[in-house]
Amino acid sequence: MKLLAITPGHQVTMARIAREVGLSRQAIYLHFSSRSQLLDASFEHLDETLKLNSRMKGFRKAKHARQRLSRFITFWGHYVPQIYGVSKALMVAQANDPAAAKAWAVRLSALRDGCSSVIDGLHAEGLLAKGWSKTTGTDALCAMLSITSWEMVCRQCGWSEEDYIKRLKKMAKSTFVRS
Amino acid sequence: MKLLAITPGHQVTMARIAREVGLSRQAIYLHFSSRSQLLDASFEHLDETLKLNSRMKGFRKAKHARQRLSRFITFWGHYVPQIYGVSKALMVAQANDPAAAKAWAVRLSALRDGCSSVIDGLHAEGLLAKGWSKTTGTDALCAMLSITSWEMVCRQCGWSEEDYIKRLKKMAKSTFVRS
DNA sequence: AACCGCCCTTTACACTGCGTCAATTGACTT
DNA sequence: AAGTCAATTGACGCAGTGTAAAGGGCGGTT
Repeated sequence: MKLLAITPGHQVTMARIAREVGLSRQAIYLHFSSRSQLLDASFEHLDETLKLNSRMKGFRKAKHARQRLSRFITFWGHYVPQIYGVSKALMVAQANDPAAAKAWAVRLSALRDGCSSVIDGLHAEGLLAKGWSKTTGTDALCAMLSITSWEMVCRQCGWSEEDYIKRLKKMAKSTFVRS
Repeated sequence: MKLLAITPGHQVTMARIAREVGLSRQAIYLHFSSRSQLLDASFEHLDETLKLNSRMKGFRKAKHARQRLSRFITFWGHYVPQIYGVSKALMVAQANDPAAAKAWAVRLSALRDGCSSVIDGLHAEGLLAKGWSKTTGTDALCAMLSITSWEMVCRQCGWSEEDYIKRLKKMAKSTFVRS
């Protein structure tokens, strides 16, 4: 994860990981059955050390849908930078490796759950903007919050964490909350 | 391109291309110096056969910024599905290969040009929504229209071409056009 | 003290994919 | 007849993943 934080993506090979950790390459395979599995396990471990579940509670407790939307994006904006390295590696690996694709799909569906909880809430309170259904709204919010989009604005365009949170809230509100 | 249309991404190897085209793998290297260069050339060729430039004219001629936004998204929504195969391959290759990364960056900056032309127009007419500058607005519109987002909603969520165009117009308008 | 299991090591190999090289063929041109 | 050009075959080097075999320390058990 240390390596992935510096150079996210494909450059982090099994050999480099082994060297970094002071073991032989083969020793890594005694602990992880494959590179994808290692990435997956790293992700899980990261979620644990970041106390993902307890951080999600604040968002789930929100009373109003608008508050839930806001809190979800705040959470997400702080979360993504921390998982970005591993996430990116998994995302790239996914193109070749079915196992990585599956692990990635699980992550995506977790994001989708968050999005649909927000959109469903808006819908229940009659606040979902015209033209969106629960499904299509969730689709669109997912796309808005995708890691790739985050990467583009934060890593390539130079938005700060706070910029991202502020602007994505604005985007999401103006798009999904009935005015 | 035929192969890439069916299975976008990394699965299209030089060997498969050669087999498909009825040549030896080595013959391909007599025409293209590397895989990235082949992908880049395919992209360029695709743009030519799709008459990219003439299709862009309609958008550039738009009189009002709102019309320009609308036409740009219409164009984009019809364009992406056609370039998706090659695009995806370039996107994936980009992670490993600096040459592919450069070709990809060129494509991205073309998208950015379109976006900034739209956002600058809105700004000039005083129609850019509060909270967005020319730069940050362009950043955000780029992210909204990114191929990855398109992939998510159209390939994974099942939006049709028309759905995409309609909904992205809605998103972009509500986000960037002052109400 | 001898033994066992555990973790790890070294070395080697198979496989895939990219890119390169050399020698050769076959057709068309001059 | 010579030359040129596209393409072929077959081999190689390289990086990266994953597998396999044989052996070395080391701590704990009997």
